Amino acid sequence: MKRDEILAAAVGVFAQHGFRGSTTRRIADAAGVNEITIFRQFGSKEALIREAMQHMTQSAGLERLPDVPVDPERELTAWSEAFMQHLRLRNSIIRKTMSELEERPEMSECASYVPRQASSDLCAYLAALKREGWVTGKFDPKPGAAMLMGAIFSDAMGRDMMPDVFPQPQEKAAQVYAGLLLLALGVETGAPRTTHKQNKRPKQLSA
Amino acid sequence: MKRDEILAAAVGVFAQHGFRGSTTRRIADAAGVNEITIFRQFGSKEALIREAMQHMTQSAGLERLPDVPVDPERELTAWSEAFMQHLRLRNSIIRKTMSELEERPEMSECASYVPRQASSDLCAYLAALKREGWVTGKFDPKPGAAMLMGAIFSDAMGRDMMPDVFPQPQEKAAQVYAGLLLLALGVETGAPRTTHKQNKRPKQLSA
DNA sequence: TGTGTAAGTAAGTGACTACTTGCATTTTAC
DNA sequence: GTAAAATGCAAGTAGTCACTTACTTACACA
Repeated sequence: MKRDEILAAAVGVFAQHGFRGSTTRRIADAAGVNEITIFRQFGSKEALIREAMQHMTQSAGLERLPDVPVDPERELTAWSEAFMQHLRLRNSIIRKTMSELEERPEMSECASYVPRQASSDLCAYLAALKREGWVTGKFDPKPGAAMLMGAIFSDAMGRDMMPDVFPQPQEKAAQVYAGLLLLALGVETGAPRTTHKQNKRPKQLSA
Repeated sequence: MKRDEILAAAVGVFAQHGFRGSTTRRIADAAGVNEITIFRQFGSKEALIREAMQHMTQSAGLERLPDVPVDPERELTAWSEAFMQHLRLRNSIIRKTMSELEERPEMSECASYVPRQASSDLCAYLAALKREGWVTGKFDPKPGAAMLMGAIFSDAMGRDMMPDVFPQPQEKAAQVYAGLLLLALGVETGAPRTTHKQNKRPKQLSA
């Protein structure tokens, strides 16, 4: 069964050319398959693309943040790096999907699944940071999460286009963004910038 | 001369449908013009789209930040709001352009003009903040600028799609992002979250 | 040996695409 | 008022698109 090869090819061609540019001929060639096989297997180009996108989304798998923060800088940096790499590896297809969303709203669920999950995970972590006494003062996790995710997303989408407006080197960018957020929240980092340690330590060191 | 009407129509149709979806017939209909007039005026669809994009880019006009910071929170908030509104008003066409950039690299200059200018302006402002003594400790303006711009960009692009992952209300979002950056840099805001006023005041209050 | 299934080949359909040609009509400039 | 420029109309060209029909090949399994 060439189904899976066709699905994989469809994802690749869509990432390169978008919906309108993903001709059935191109997909068939990329899959090493006769064009007709596509129609026999999927019925129509639209159905194929839809199934290909869902297939891709489901095989995602995102790094999770711990329920109880132990080392915020390390944990948030690791998560940010993983999230950024996830986005960077898929930046072509993400750009295409975002661009076609107005014309094909049925892709909306596919498109928003990963960022939604990442957002709620990050929000929960920031809330835990507060709950466990890492951050003083009142603060709302959502803007912080939006800020970090926004920075990571923009970096992953825009660095190819304008490498000079993003922090160098690329490998340190996620860490830098995470560090700035922690600074904004007043969480002590490994290399503290302020000299007054005012944070309560967490109630428990191991979860 | 219907040139300008055709250019405006081309921008609108491109924003809705992208390059491949911008058929000459659609543009002609949107402009209230015979399809042939397009070819007589611009020669080809490609030339028309190119000229339309340049025409749009040149008529931009971005809010500038002051050379010498006086009221960082107010100034940065105003700039962030203006930048966000600029992006939000154009989010369809930005999405399309980013998506087509790999297939049509000649649009690259058009696409990166505004963000490049915004980035260098913001970097200069953050450097001035440091120079004028608003922010203590060593810090690099570029990551901060990338973080704020990234948050604003992502908000402007993604809020339609997933309103619930961004801070509410929409009107306060830019202010919130600007505030978080100032917090990260350790610049005192109007409603200070930390109790110790450690910043040197600026050398001059009026520029 | 026979049957069902997945795949291929060849040819074609109707709709749409960018773009052209020839000629008539309107608008603008002086 | 008239010439020139801009625009419109009708028709058509060559190419591409998604998708179809009719028939053939390869192979698994019973």
